[in-house]
Amino acid sequence: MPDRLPPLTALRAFDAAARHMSFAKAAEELHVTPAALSFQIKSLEEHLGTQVFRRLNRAVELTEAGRAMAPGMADGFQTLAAAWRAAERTLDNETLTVTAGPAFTAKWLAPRLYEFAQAHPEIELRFSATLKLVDLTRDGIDVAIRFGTGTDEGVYSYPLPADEWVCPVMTPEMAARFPTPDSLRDATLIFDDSIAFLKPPAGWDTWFRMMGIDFAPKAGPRFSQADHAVDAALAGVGVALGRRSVVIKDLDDGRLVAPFPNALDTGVRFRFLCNKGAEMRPQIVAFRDWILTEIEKTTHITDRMIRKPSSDFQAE
Amino acid sequence: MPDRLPPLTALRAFDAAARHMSFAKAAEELHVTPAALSFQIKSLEEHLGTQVFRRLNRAVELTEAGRAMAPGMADGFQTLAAAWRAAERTLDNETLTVTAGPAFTAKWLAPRLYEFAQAHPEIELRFSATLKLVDLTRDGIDVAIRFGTGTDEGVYSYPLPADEWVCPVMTPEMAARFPTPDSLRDATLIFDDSIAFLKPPAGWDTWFRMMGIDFAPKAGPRFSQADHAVDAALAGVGVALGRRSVVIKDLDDGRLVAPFPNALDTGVRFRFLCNKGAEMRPQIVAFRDWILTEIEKTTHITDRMIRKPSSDFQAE
DNA sequence: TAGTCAATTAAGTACAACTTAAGTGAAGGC
DNA sequence: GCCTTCACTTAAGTTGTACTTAATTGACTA
Repeated sequence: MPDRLPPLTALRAFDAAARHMSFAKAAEELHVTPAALSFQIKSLEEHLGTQVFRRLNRAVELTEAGRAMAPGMADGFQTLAAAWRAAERTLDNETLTVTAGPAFTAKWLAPRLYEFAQAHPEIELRFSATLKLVDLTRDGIDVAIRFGTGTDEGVYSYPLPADEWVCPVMTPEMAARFPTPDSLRDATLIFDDSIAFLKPPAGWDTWFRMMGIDFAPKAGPRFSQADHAVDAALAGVGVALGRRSVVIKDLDDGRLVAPFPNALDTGVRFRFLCNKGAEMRPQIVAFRDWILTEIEKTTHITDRMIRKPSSDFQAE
Repeated sequence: MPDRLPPLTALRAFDAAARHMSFAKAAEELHVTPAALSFQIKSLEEHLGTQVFRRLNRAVELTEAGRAMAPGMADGFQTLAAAWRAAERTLDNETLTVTAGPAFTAKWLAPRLYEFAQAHPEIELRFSATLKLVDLTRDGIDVAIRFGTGTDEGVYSYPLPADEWVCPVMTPEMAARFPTPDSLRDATLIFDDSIAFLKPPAGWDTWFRMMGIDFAPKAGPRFSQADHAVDAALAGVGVALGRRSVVIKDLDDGRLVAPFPNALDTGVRFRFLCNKGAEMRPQIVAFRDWILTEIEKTTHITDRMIRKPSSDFQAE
């Protein structure tokens, strides 16, 4: 199909020249002489039948035709370069780039990093803590840990065997002051917007409704990221409604306690995502198996929880 | 920056081979011999340091490295080809590709096409009736007529001087049967979901509220496209709440009438969009000027309307 | 007016990319 | 079991693109 394309080297020369708005700089980037670059542009212009650069005194500027193709050329070559890097990455079995949300990165991955490094000293882990991600290949990501229901088409998707419940968590000192669920009416409640925006929502309102307590708290510190809410609870500010993935490590270590075993199951799960065909790469297998092992280590905490779906306790 | 890229011809050979999953077919596409293509792939594999195709009996299949880069290569070359076509289009001052929504295309553009062709016989108009559009360059579009507030970054955007009001329209026969706004309680009302989904909504409820009539109609034929609702009204089915752009031609020609001059101004406008720098291309100038002239021709209809913002009549 | 900078042109060269032609190995028909 | 066919590979040789150096233009600048 792409038959009518002019010589690709000419396109690359144009791309570089358009990005730098200078033939000399473009020639430098491509490691050729300005003369060679001048020829390439000329050849491109002959193919197109019109000029793509207007030559000024000591500068160049794009013509309309040049402006029309410059963004697409830049985009196209970037895409090719990303694809090439993706191929190169498949040869590298010693690094693994993982992306996850800020909360999961801070509270689940980071505290366990040392253990992974010990188990797999040959693998260098890199992190990219962001929720925005459109394309694994394009962004140079090997593995993404994602929440909820994204579009999994074309990627390998493995749901992690861990239901993401939420339940009240606090420091042991705080737990002594609030012995019953009902006593939480008098506690400082910490709000985590990241769970309030779930569908169905699983916030304090829902939790109290499950407990049969007529209480709809409003006031209290609010955080947009789950890990910040938990950090506040760790600091003794109050009681947070903690998501399993975010609090499980602190519960395991005893820094936080969950005195009331009633938990709301949010119904969403984390999924382990990687490019199709990459799921058998050694470091990706190692990383997935390690995550599964780590989840397994904390099942004793989850098992004593009484979990009920948050969808059962929605205000009508 | 893109310095480490292997020879581009090798990448193009790989792209063709990966798309066809056959060296022979790829060679045919690129008009070279299979031998040449084989060399290109081999060269690519030497650059990468590993195979990208696994050679089977009488077929080839992608290796993991090949799978990793194939989608990106296909995407990248498509983008380059689109950019090149965009540059070629700037040379063509005899065709003009326009996209607009289905309703605007059917009820505004199409009935006036003959006039444009007469005024500009040298310009060949092409249409693409769709609401989905992400990239003018990529989709080969010169001009887009768009509704509401899209992201206009990087494109030339000209708001059309025509406020998009809605008011009840019907055939003249129907108008004789329903002489007052209040009598519309007994009429068959046609619902157009495309205006009901505006923010703020401008449906029958809102119109009756503006008229001070306590009536919230529910039953009646529903259409998802504005032009279908108007077609129903034209067929004598009932009374439609017609958008200016969709009904103005039929009002002008007398096929429809708007007996009640009270119109809801939706607050949104159509915008005329084209790539930056393309706004001075002759056929784009001609098209824009023609649209403005056509709008001017129907101002006498709009001027006798009593227009009030739909936002003033929202249920609280 | 000379000096500098950026792009162009001219002339020549080298190597990438292509050709034809022969070769390999496996599937499939008979 | 043998021969044909098909798809890719390899070898050897040719072509032409893409590059080089070196000289030229043309305009801003000191």
